[in-house]
Amino acid sequence: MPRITKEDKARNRQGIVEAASRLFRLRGVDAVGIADLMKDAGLTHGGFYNHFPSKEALAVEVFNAAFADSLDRLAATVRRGPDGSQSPLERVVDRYLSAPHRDAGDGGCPSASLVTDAWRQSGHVQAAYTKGVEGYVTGFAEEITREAAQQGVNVDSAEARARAIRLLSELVGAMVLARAVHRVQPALSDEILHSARQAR
Amino acid sequence: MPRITKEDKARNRQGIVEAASRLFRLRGVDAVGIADLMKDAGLTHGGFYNHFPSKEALAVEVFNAAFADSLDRLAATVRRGPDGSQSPLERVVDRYLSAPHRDAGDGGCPSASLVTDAWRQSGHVQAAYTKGVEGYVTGFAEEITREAAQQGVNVDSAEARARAIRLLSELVGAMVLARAVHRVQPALSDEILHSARQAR
DNA sequence: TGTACATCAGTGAACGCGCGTTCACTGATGTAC
DNA sequence: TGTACATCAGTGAACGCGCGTTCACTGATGTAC
Repeated sequence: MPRITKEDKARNRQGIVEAASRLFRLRGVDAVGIADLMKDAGLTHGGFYNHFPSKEALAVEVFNAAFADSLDRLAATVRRGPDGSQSPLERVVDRYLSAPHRDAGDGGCPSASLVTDAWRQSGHVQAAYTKGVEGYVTGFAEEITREAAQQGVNVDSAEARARAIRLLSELVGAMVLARAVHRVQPALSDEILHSARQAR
Repeated sequence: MPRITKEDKARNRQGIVEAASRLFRLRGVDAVGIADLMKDAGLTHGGFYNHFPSKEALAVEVFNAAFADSLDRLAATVRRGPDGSQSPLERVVDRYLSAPHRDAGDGGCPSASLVTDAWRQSGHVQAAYTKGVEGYVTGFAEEITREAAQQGVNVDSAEARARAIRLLSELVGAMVLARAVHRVQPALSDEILHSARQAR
């Protein structure tokens, strides 16, 4: 059957990244084997090394891609502007702290899904994660400044950044806790999301 | 050399739990082997099964013990009452969001260190984690109510509980993020802890 | 455009390794008398 | 209190298994003429 066209090769590579993007978030980087990944992408596992020099290199690419996607979606939400009574940031928070986001363990915000993978993976993976977090912080800070300005309030950049960091911490903290207790006490999990939303 | 006295056996068992308590928090449950554990406890790895039926059973015991210790320390801090200008809760938050707590990856708050292990371990381990989180929430809620009352403010129990959940989310979120970015961008890590402290 | 050949993506078996768990063995402790 | 024997914690080798990675092989694609 092989050899395959260049387009097919590119498609296969993309399929591996997408499978990894889902499975790494769902089960953690270490708990997903190359064989699992390749099977999920519809290939046999020996072929992995035609696309990536190592599992670690894939993890770096997946982390970068996941944050890039996620920040693109954030930017798109912001670009749409206010919607009814909700500012873009309010919409982001509401969607973030929702049951569907909590339950979509394979597709949600990488700051939350990949946080402890970042703790324990190599420096290159940590660097990708950190870059992503920095992207979230600056994205939130810009929008905080913009929305305050629209209400005639001036927020200096240090304050906006501090608020952005706090917002991200609250979102990530509520999400990781809500996920950790969800199977055993779904009511407590809902309560965590609800209480965090109340604060905003 | 064997057989050993009952006291020695109990001491050995305790040593295994303590080693696991440190190593699980530091590197994650899955990343720590029985051999690592037993070596750390000064024993050979075959003997593990004289003490525990499985690694999972040890994990459950470690989760329970870690939360029990942690909640005891919380209770002790609360019992000491106000210290200068700081209420007990203010002291807890300050100590939680400190560089030493962030850097003590092997001994800190299990809500943060063990959160994604809880995601991905068995139901029994998740149950132990959830019980611990519930303990933190009720502990915080009681102290929130008490400190408000001392200032003549009445906080109803639902509100106290919501605030307790929010506080725990903020602490855990700031800590997991601060740890994840620490190696790559120590300044950002400090900024996260500092911004979260500001909010209080 | 057609032909001849080199390339290389996919396959699936195999590699070494470390994991959780099991086991036969040892010999000091615990216990029954 | 002494003695005889059963118990069982510790030892370290071994088990099967799944991991990340390597490899020889295949044959359609890509390319040089």
